[in-house]
Amino acid sequence: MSRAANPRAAEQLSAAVWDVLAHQGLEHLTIRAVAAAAGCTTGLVMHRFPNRRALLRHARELLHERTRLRVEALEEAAGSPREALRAVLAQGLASTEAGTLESVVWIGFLAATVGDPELLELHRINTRAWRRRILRLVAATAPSWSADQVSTAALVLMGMAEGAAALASADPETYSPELQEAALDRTLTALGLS
Amino acid sequence: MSRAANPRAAEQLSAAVWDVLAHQGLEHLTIRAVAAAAGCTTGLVMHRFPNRRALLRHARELLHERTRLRVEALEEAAGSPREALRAVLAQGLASTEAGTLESVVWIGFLAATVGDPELLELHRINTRAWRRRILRLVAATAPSWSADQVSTAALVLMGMAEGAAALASADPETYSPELQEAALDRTLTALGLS
DNA sequence: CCGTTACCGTAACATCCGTTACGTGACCAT
DNA sequence: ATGGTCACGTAACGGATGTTACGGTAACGG
Repeated sequence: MSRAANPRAAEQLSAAVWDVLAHQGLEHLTIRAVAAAAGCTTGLVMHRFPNRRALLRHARELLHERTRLRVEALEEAAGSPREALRAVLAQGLASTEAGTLESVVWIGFLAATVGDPELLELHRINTRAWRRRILRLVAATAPSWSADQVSTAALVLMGMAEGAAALASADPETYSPELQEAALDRTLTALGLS
Repeated sequence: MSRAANPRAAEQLSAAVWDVLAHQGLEHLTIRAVAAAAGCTTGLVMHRFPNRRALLRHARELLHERTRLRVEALEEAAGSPREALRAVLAQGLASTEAGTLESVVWIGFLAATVGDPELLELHRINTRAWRRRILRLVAATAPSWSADQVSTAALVLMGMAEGAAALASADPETYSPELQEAALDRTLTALGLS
């Protein structure tokens, strides 16, 4: 019938988007830069996606899906809701090279939501799903808590993890991996979740 | 001698940078957009700053200075280190319209540090000064704590405040002002700082 | 009142951007 | 083998961008 397409092209282009976002920043996230990072030309990019924003949206969705899968595996491997909560939050820290890069990418996508309603909607949908996971794990770890207590503790944990990752990704010398993990453990202990 | 210059031009241009960053995003932060927001032309912008990045740096420094002054006033008005700590952290939340916009601007500038070493250096210097303030207030509130305990608690508080503000600024319906303040108070109480 | 100064606007420049049009050659069905 | 078809590269286009050059004119000293 026709020439066979590369089935992983969209995936590789998304990885290229993450790479450019992490190493060059949102301001240099151009079609040409993405194509260069993916080792192809702008022709392929525009053949797979109708426009630049659709490329960003696909890369955003795929990143959300990847972290969701990783987190589900962590949760499944954990022996208890308490252990799952800790593992799920720890994977979002900038305590590894990969975690640092992912945090930079996260900030880039968040900055890109300003002025892009569809990207903002994607952020909200996926972050709300993430929040429901934390709510569920907190409620399972502290069954006696009220809904308000669970909700408040979840925001403390989510905010602390995302905030510490953002701070550490921009200044890894000041916020070592050990310090970040200590802060997470301190938060969990102080809240009575460890 | 010569025609008098507008002494507040640099200040007004910085405010225009914040405005564009908050309402249009980093991707649309162009010289022309800033000039339009400031009600002038690109000629004035380039007359006051040698290039675009110098404009961004000045706007960044001025924003840091403004928040520093505001925070110093809050600290002075507070009756105790404990009250000062709470007030200083609360002003960074996205619990008001102004706080939400400032959080969006903060994220925009953070995303702009990728690939701009001078902007990154500015971020580090000023965020480290901010951290020293929190360290001092935590140490004053809990004099018996070790340096490690103070350092860990400071990261918990900074991360929680910045992270909650980032989350809330992108989804204010999910994270109400009351929820954010409750999360801050819960963190302070859980750590034994209230 | 007037000449000088430089603030600021206007307009152009080269470059880069997203997007489109078209060519080509690899692969599949026949 | 071979013809057709689509994946992908090449290259161009209009528009936007950062930056530069230049002109007018408001404001100050005299």
